[in-house]
Amino acid sequence: MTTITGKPANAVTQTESNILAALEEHGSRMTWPRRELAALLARRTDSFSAEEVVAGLPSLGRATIYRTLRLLVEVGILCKTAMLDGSPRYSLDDAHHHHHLVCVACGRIDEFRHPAVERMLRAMKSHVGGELIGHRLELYHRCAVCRESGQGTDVHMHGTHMHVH
Amino acid sequence: MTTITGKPANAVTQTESNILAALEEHGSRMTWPRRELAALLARRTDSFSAEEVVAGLPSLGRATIYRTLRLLVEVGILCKTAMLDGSPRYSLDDAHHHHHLVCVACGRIDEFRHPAVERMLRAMKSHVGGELIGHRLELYHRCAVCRESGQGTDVHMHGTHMHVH
DNA sequence: TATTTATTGATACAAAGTATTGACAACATG
DNA sequence: CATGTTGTCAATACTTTGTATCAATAAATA
Repeated sequence: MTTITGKPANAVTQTESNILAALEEHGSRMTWPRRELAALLARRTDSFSAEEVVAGLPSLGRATIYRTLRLLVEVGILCKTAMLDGSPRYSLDDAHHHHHLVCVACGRIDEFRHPAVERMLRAMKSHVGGELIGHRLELYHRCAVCRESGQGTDVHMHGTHMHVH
Repeated sequence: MTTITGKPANAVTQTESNILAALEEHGSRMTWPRRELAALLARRTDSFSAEEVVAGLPSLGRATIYRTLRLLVEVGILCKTAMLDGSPRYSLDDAHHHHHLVCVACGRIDEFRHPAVERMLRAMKSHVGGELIGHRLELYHRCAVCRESGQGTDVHMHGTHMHVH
């Protein structure tokens, strides 16, 4: 978990055994496809699409990969986040309450927590009257790397489900 | 525009001529399909899916409806919001900066503004360093009607792109 | 080891669009 | 008013991101 400070935040990583432990704890069986997927995820630090995983593990069936990704979201190993155009991306989850900072140019996803967000959520909860069930908060920006290399200057905000500052 | 006060917020409505005027202003041609769509939208106060519109206007082509919905999002007449499972819904937009309060049971979408949200966004903007491009904020709840009628008690939060309170 | 039950892979299907294309309609110009 | 240009249309095929079904197989367990 990182806090936004102006410096680039760090992406979340996980070890293969952590991932498998989470599945075990959930009561899932330990199978070869799940080991394969855990090994692949442990090697990643960035965000990815489901189809990238499908392409990266050609010996596994499509359905298995989608099922297992969903399972890993359920047990808190993965986050599923929407890009600007609504297309989903997966990234490793640090299992604490957090929100996402998404680079619109390279797709990098960092997690963050910030008191201002928690204050806002508490305020909204009391205003809605205690019946608030959940929320979704994503901040979109161009990360330091993309800013320097000038990438993503052409990304437009209209015609998306987005609100522009 | 409404503010959350514990009382139900009001859904946004639009007149047919307002919708057509927005298209005109954008430089789009005035065609029969667009008039049809504008007339249908002016009759709605709730949220809807693209396929509902397709079913409601069988004389128009699918592609035309999708194109026109996208166009109406671009010109600020419609909002496209994601439900809990990520499926998109459209609702009329009041053209001011706002966020969405989504009922997970009936799909009702209300717009709101609140100082606590704006304060949070200002704080995050300065923390990210002025390079924040946009954001997405949606609050999910069960609306007063669904609470009374007991609908939506079975909605689960895990396995979605959601964060739970 | 035997049995039970979760899991897999193959395949078909579904939702929510996008891309392409030929026809046509709206507008501008001569 | 005739004509040309270009936006828009409907139909269709295709894409992406999955889910449903189901027979075969592999894990856990008794």
